[in-house]
Amino acid sequence: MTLNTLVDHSNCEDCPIRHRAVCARCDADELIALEEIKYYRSFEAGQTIIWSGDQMNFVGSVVSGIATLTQTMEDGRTQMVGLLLPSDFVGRPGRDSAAYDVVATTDVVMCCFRKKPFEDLMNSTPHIAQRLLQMTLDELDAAREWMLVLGRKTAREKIASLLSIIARRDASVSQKGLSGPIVFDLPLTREAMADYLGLTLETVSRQISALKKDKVILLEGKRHVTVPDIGRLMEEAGDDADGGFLV
Amino acid sequence: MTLNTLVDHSNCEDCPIRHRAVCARCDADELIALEEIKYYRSFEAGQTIIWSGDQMNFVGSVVSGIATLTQTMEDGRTQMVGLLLPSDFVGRPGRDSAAYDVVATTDVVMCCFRKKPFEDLMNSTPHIAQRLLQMTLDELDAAREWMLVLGRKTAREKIASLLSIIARRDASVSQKGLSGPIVFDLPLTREAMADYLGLTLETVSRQISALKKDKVILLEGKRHVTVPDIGRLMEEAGDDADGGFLV
DNA sequence: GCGTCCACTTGATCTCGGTCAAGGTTTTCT
DNA sequence: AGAAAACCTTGACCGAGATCAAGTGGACGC
Repeated sequence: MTLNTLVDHSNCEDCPIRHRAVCARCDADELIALEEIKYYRSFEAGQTIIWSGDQMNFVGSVVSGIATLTQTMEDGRTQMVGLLLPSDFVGRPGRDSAAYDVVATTDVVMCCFRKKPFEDLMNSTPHIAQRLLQMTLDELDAAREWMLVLGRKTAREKIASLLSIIARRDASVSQKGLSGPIVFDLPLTREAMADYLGLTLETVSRQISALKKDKVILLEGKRHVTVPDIGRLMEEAGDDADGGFLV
Repeated sequence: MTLNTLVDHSNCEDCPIRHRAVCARCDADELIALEEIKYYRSFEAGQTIIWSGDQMNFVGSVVSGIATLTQTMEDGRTQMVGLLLPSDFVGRPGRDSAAYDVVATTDVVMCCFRKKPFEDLMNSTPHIAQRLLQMTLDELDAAREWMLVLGRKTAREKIASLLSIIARRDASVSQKGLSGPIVFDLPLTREAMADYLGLTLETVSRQISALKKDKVILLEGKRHVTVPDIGRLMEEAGDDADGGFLV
């Protein structure tokens, strides 16, 4: 999903995570050029990194922590439209103002590039534009997959979809594969999950309890999840057990 | 929204509509290069242009007619994830198989480019990749705006959102501006609207009737719509009357 | 002209998820 | 340690929208 796991780093061992998102092939010159214009920023959990509508004078990628993209209506209804995990890219070359709030869910460190030099670099380095195009297309696919979740799935399917995405993302990061049980900690509160899924936090809580009762997931405490059978979870999500391996 | 109206053609008078989507600045060489690898395809209303999962050996843009991108679950639930109007781009450089069904809603003519030559051209012509990046970012914004519609808006607000998008798109095409009444024909059946909005066709019908009763829209027949006051319609959509002028 | 089909409308009823409310548990602060 | 604040769970009730069903109206073929 928005989790940008499709980026292929197979021939990318030397590439520091902070550049993965924008380095196409670990080309030394590009890395050096990026290195020269980068700087770091830290944010505390709960802090808003960028307000919707604000001037945005940098782009960058998440080094550590989790941030969310959210849209808010005047009456306070909010919808999360993206989840940013380490290596995900934030920002929009060619546009000045932010379209959504970016909020740090945990403590976050970002590796930033001032927008103007980054755009110059992009213009002189075709790899980078092509890289960003691929990443953006991936995010577009993820957003559209999420439209199906929001528009047509039941509450239970929505929760199962979210858990399945986090579980698979987690399994791929920890290199454990999808055959055994997957264990992870939920990076989101019930309320944040609700905002992502277009539900209320009560419904999220009830459906998590139901999945637990039905042994689709195991819960220790409130956040520590074990998925004994990812196939079962994906069935619950209404996904074809094969289709989702793209993500 | 997915309607790719943000493309700036202000300095683009000579640019045939079939190339608008991919020509960055009407650069003559690019146009000629594109001209050499293009071909046309026609589709009848109702025909599926591309099946999800199929090999996709071309990219292209819509010349005339309307097509939709839809995702379908095994049990038949469907969600439209994009609406393709003339000049919109279809396809995914760098990926082989289609992620969704593309269906012709009306008769459609597409201007296609075989994928390989197009990718070669893109690699040798930085403008094109940058152009596509901008377009894709616009579509991503549109998809995310639609996530708010799907996740958080009521049925009435959803209908108003869709009508408001079509009305504004239409007003911008016909150059009439947003001050007077806007008149247009709905390009979608009630069922297609339902698929776009995550509703049933009965609910769509009821809410259209309600908006008509409340004089937010006028209806002649089933498809011919007059919007006397676009501001009023946007209020009904839950949009800030200013925010949406981006689209 | 008449039946058929398709897109649409409207009504009656049901249900999933929202809302309101109360209580529990964990973390944080003093 | 004790108080306060987050965060989470569970219950009772309600309502928006889904579902099921019947009917309308226009387009088209025969």
